[in-house]
Amino acid sequence: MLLEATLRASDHRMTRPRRVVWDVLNSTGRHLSAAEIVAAVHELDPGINSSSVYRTLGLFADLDLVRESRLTDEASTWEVAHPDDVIHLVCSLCGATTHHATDAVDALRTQLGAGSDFHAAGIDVRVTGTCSTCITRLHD
Amino acid sequence: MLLEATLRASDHRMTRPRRVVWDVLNSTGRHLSAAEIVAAVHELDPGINSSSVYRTLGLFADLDLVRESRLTDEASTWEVAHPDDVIHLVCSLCGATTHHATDAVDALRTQLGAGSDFHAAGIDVRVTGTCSTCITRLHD
DNA sequence: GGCGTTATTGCGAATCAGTTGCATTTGTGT
DNA sequence: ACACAAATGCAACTGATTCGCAATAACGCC
Repeated sequence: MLLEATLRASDHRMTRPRRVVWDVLNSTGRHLSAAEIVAAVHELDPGINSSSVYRTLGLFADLDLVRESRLTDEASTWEVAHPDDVIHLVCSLCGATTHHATDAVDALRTQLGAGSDFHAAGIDVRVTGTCSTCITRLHD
Repeated sequence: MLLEATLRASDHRMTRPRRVVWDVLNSTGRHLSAAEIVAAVHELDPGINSSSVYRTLGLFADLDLVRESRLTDEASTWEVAHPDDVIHLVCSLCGATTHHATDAVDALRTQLGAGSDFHAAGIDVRVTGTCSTCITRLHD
């Protein structure tokens, strides 16, 4: 009910496209590209237009329900919102994105609060490298 | 001469478009969008095609001469390469990007090296918030 | 539960950053 | 200077996202 509550609280309507997009995002838990989301949405309801999916993603982002990331060179990806201190590890070999919780983000936030004259709102950390699966695969 | 040396070392030629793009990037020091770079290049030499600018930026990125960042929702920006521990503070009000050196990145790198099974190559930190100028401006 | 209002949708056209194929030009080693 | 590959300029193309607008469907109200 998080979705409906958030929509109502911000004076928006609960519509079919919004419900379906929300279901798609929550059912995978992964990072999805807009194209993947559109495809999954069509699987559930081919009648939903891709413009509506884009509009819905934009709205969800405004409401902090989802998070848009530009993790790679390609198109951006979307996922259900999570705290800043969960950062992204992007494997440059297989493209997989995993989450990693760290206190380094909080440390940085504290540091910024004390030392600099910049007021930090959001911190986004992206680590590129090689995931364990690909490291293993390299030893063949 | 960093440019010519790097190009030669990687078996590439020193051409006019490459020199001009390099000059543009180095003369501002700021983050520039591809469109801004194209405009600045045209200022110096209207004969240089924008495809060449794009190709040049791609090459420079491959050679680690420049760094491409997707700091905002808009198109990506380019800047002369700098170490990972210099992070980006992006003001969401005025859009200005500033640099900030921190040891938090090294701390994170150490942490990842020890605790996780992910081999980190590059770490990219983007902080969104409000810059000092805009904070001051809000007190009017 | 119907009814009117108005947000939201579906549609197709438009936009826009970036890419590509190819003929022509230009560096570079000899 | 010459030859040959690399790089450029051009123009057409791509693919993701956005936009305007008429049609539709939530939601508040009676």
